Amino acid sequence: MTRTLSTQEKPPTPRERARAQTVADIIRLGREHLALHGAAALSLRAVARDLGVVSSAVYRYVESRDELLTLLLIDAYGELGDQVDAAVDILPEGDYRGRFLALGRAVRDWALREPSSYALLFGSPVPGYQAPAERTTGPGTRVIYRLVGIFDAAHRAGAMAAEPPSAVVIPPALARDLHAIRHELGLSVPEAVLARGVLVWTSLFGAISFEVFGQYGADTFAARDELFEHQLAVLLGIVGL
Amino acid sequence: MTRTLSTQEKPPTPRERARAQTVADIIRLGREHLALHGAAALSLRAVARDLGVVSSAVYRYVESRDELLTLLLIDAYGELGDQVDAAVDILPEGDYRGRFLALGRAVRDWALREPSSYALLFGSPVPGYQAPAERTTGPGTRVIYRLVGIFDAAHRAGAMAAEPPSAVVIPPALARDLHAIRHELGLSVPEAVLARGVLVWTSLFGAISFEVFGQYGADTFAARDELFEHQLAVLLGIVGL
DNA sequence: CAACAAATGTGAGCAGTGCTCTTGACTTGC
DNA sequence: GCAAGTCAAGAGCACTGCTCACATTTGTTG
Repeated sequence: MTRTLSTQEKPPTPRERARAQTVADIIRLGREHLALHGAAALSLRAVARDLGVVSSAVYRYVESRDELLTLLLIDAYGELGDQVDAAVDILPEGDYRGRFLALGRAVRDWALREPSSYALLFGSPVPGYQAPAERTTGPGTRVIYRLVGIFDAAHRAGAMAAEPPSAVVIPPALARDLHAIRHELGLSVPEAVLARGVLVWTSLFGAISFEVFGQYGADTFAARDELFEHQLAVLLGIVGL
Repeated sequence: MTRTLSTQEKPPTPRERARAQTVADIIRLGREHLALHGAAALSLRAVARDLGVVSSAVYRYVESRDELLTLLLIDAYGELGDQVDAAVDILPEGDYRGRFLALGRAVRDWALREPSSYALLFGSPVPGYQAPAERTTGPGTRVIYRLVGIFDAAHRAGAMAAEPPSAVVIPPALARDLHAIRHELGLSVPEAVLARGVLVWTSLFGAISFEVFGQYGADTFAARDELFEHQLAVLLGIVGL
């Protein structure tokens, strides 16, 4: 199966080709505006100007400004996922620590390179905009699935401490959630480790968000690379890897 | 010293009183709009309508929309700081674990109660708006100062592991930053513990941000209170408390 | 090739935004 | 009582998202 865009596998007509090209141009220009001015300032009229067309014309291709935001959201999730996959895949499957570090660095590098896109994905929600779950959950779960995949593989290989250091009791309600996740994803890691994995996940993005969103202040931390590396190292220890 | 609004300590004239009241009303209405529609959708015209006045009139009291945002920012920082202080202060000074847990819960409770204010403080920056550092760094550092204060007091009292479990080497550049922080705040905690404290700080807000910003998905975690408590417990272990 | 229909671009228009400026009214202090 | 200071009003500019009637282009089909 190569493509499942439509029921019939007709080759695209010239019209369809031109239309797809225009939509691609709109997304490209939207990304530029997003990078320059941020998500909440994204203007369909400005995109139309750059496209050399009157503002109402873009509505032929994009339903609304929110629709364009959704397209940019999916685009950004895809790019982040690709970056993470590329960074992880160059390391051998058994190098669990290396793969975790590569994942963390890939996310941070991308976030620092595309702060507006990162803000769109992981920052405050854009007012009046609700991402359609049916179109964004798929691309939006690539990084976390990759992360738990690394943890699970490490656990299966016996490279991970079966019980986390200094065990913390997990209340039943939380255990139920974790059990459901384990079951749904077919994981073998015990729930206590999975819980730590969730903390590592949120902590990773917390550290990156602080840096991208300027919470560290202007000059408190000069050695940000080293700080992040240290944080990754400690997080490795948390999950027992 | 009660107030240092002006150089002379004259009692406020009726004009000044009325003016201060109007500014307070604008902030109050601004907070309502912020809570309802988010920061980027904050409209001075809408506030003016609610105030029963024409839009240009509010410019007599507030320089610009960004100025109003700054006022709301300071207001929110103050409210968060008060909540944290109140939650921490009811516990005895020597209950370091309890104080840490109280701080974390207070931040989370406030964030869930005022998600738009939380987003204004810790989410993506509002496009085109740059918070004036000279007015916001003071209120914005209350929580982290309180947090390191708890850690430092615990260390001074010998209630904290002097060396964190499973030591991670700290590179020189990062050590310099940490040393400067220690010196500036007059802390006694060793740099390795301070570094972990920074991770705990970012991880705490990472966990809260994920919850407030909806990164967990709709129904993956039903037991969010328990999840957060678990995260707090693990974070306690990270810093050796 | 010509004709037709679908797809696409145009420009006006509505309601909203931040912000500025002039004008007139009002309050305060002398 | 009057001048000075203060304030609200309203018009106006440039921008936004979005809709709609109309014109033009374009691909397909008779």
